[in-house]
Amino acid sequence: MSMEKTFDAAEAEARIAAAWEAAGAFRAGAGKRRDESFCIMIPPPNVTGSLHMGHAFNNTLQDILTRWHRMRGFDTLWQPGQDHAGIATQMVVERELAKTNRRRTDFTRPEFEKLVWEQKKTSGGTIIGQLKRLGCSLDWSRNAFTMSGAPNAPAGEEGNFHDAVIKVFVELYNQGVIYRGKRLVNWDPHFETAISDLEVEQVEVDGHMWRLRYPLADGLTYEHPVAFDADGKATEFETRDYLVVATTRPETMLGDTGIAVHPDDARYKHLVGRDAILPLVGRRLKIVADSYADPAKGTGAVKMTPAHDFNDWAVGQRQGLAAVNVMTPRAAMWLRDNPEFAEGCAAEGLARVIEALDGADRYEARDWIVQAASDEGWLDGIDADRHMVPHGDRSKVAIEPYLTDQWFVESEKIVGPALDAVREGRTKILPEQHEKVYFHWLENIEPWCISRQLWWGHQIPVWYGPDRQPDGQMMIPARDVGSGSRFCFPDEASAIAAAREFYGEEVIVVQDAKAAFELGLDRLEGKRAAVPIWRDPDVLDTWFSSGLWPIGTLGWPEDTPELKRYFPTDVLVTGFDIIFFWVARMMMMQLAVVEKEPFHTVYVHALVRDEKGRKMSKSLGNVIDPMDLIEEFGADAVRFTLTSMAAMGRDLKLSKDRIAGYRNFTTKLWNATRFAEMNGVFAPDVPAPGPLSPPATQTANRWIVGETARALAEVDAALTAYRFNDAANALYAFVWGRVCDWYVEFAKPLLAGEHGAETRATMRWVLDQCLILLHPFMPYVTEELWALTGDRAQMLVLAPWPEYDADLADAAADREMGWVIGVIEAIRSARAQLHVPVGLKLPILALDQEGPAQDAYARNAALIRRLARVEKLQPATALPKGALTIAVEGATYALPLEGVIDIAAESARLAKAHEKLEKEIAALDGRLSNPRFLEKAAPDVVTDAREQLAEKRDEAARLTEALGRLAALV
RNA sequence: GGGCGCGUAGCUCAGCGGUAGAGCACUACGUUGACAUCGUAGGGGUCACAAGUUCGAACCUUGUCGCGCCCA
Repeated sequence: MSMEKTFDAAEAEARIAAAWEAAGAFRAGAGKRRDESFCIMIPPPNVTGSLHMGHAFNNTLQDILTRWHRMRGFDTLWQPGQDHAGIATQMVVERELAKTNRRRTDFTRPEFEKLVWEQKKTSGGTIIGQLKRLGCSLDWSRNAFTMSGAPNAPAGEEGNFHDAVIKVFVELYNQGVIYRGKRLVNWDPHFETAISDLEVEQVEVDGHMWRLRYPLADGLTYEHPVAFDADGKATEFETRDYLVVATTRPETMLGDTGIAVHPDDARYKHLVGRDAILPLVGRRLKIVADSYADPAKGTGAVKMTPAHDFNDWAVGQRQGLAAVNVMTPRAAMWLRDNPEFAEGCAAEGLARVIEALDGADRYEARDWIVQAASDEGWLDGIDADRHMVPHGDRSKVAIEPYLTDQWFVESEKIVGPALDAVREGRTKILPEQHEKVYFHWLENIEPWCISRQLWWGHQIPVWYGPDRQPDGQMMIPARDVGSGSRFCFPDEASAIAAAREFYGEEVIVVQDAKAAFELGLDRLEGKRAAVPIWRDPDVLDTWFSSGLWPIGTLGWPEDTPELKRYFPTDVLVTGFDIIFFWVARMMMMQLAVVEKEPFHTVYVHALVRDEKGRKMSKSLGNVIDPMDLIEEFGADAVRFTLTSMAAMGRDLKLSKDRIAGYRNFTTKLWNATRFAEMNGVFAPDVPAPGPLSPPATQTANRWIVGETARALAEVDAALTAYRFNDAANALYAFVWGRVCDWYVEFAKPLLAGEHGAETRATMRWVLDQCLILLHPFMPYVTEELWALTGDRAQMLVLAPWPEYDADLADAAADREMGWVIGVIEAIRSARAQLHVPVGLKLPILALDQEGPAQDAYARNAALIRRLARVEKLQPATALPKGALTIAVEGATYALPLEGVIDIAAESARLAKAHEKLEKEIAALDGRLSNPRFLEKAAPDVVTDAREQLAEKRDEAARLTEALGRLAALV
């Protein structure tokens, strides 16, 4: 065997990944040696998506947990899969179509669905391939999809996720948790669908507040204060025959149906119950008293547009105001053929606004109305106003509060167990501060709008039919699919059967309400007998299906062995941005459906930012593609970087320098192994490492074994607490700082000497442990080295994780090596400061050496000689002329350097060290001479302080002596 | 406006009661047979500010200032 100088990640990664796959190493239960299971569900990425930095981070952490448990022998499953991502995926396909000037509506719904499935086929594998490159050990044989088993799914998309989604909808419908209602929803005019409040982003925009004058009806007036005294009391009034109302959205005024004032507002008391007149169309607006109106804001009078504003809707409900919708689903004005709008309006005004505005875009309508107000004198003024405007998170257009029929989950009914689970600790959210966010949201939960006016998704399993009148006639609603009779069943056949029983007649499924209406006309003429029913065209919110991810991926509602084995799962690793969207809903839904918490721990990680701390975004152009980084530095370096920065609750600022640093770390590990190989450590005569460290007599060997045990304990403790950065940093410090910097150096003299065999065995064992402990973090380089350094029974991915006995740690060896390192560092430091040439080998004299120091030196003389570049130790009684003094615990050594060193410089060096020691001694002494410290501090703290003081005094004394000797020489 | 979090070495961050750490960057020296993707040595911090609790505070409490994020 002859190793290259560095690890070739680009060459090795694909080969190793293929070997893992061929070995079935990621399969559920691979290598299991105990009964406990460990299961993580991947947060399913969008099927058309590609891997971004957040995914890389998220999945690296999951892979570490997964590999760690697998090596520990757990029956491990990391479940992969993708989300069908309703709007996002439909958007991708529609954008594709737009390139050739086609629209979704140029196709039938089944045709369009087929296009989406094709899109899934072409882009669905992208992110899978990327996760594989990152080294993620997901059980790909179980890859799941949130639309698997849907009615029009092509071959190869079998599965039963669809069954799970539909079954849950039907059950919750039957329990009354899901209902249909006419309410204001957030309407996305671009996609022409309702979205949930979570899919709305508030964007601060510079806009205007337009003040409009609405005339009072029936000759009413009121006194408006215009001047005030020092106390703010009105002193002068003017008589007004109009109210001033303010709005940021003048285009909605045509839907105004009232004006609200505060019940205690003296200015307007006499107007409550009377009317104002809506300019342009002359509709009468009822003046109502409602505490929503804030007397201190503007004039205290607020116009009410219940069909186009959430607050106004609530006031309208309380005060009995009509809701008049004046917009189309594309947010254009809808005035013609709108009977609710026309009601109560003057014919002339009506004709004018219909002529000018019907079909106009909302912003054009705004301009026209403001212009009209200005021309006609009812524009009171315009103020600049910075305010929040809700935008669709996908479409980026301003959303409209819009009055439609939608399906809702009455979340309040199922939220209780999800709250209790976290309150009572059955599910833990880490870091803990996120529990507050979780509680706050769930305690104030709103109904969840789950219907979407899309074509891609799980179609709602509800069929509508005519109302049966008492006289036996059928009433078919012409427009509104919401009224009529409903049949909620998992499939069409059951719905037909139920409808047949309900109507007592044959039933036929038609396309939609319109087709049913036409069929109804036929029935009136006695042409056809069958009663028409038609399916709700809407699909379910994507999050409704991904809410069932934990059970759905394991085969529920089938009672599968995997469900029994792995559910409830263990940990969910996810970003904080989907605590509401996904985590809370999974909690609610799993508890509602199978009455178990889906996981015992939720680890919430932070955001990956660019090196300046900015969010990565396409518009800023600062997006780093993790694949580029893997290309440049290797997957191991990228993984280790992310892990070492994964401090809980803190964002990561990613820089390439840092990644390069960890790439160097893989090289370091590689070269330490290469050194070992060159020194016969992996030769056939060296015992293959087992779980126990080989017997060792040399302190250096015993010491590194203890250090290894310590590293294992640190890694285990850190991972148990989800402190990924602590685990990574402990390994970095151990492998580089202990093994490479010291142990390999110590081994150099040992390998050549009489303890060569013992040292080879120890080094072989230690390097093996390094590979094992690093494997969850850096799977590729460790797997490669594992193969290069021995004839292995199995791949590293399935190798057992060590469990050392506590007695591997050797306190005596620890202390001794600490002392040796101290001596070497003191000599090196003194030499460097006095500019002694590095290559010069110096004699070393023991001026004063206590027994333990003498023994320690003797046992490790070869090591010290080599690392400090000194010759054999000679006893001495006097300091020769011109020498360096090395004061350490229990000994004073000298390096004779007559004529080479500057005595003044050496004095200065020793004086500086002495001064520093004196400072520390003063601090320690101060504490120890305080009786209250002795009395109140913990005993071991006091003992520790005493020991430190003694050591420092000893060293200070040696320095004082040395300084005295130097002074005598001058 | 409400909530959460953060201000520690030039930079990025650990540490969260026992008297200050890492990586990177910086300076000097060095190709000694594992590694220059490296080694050795070194410089650098009144731990944002103020008051309090404590034998002892970067750490706990309160307030101030500055900066993020989430929700209105």
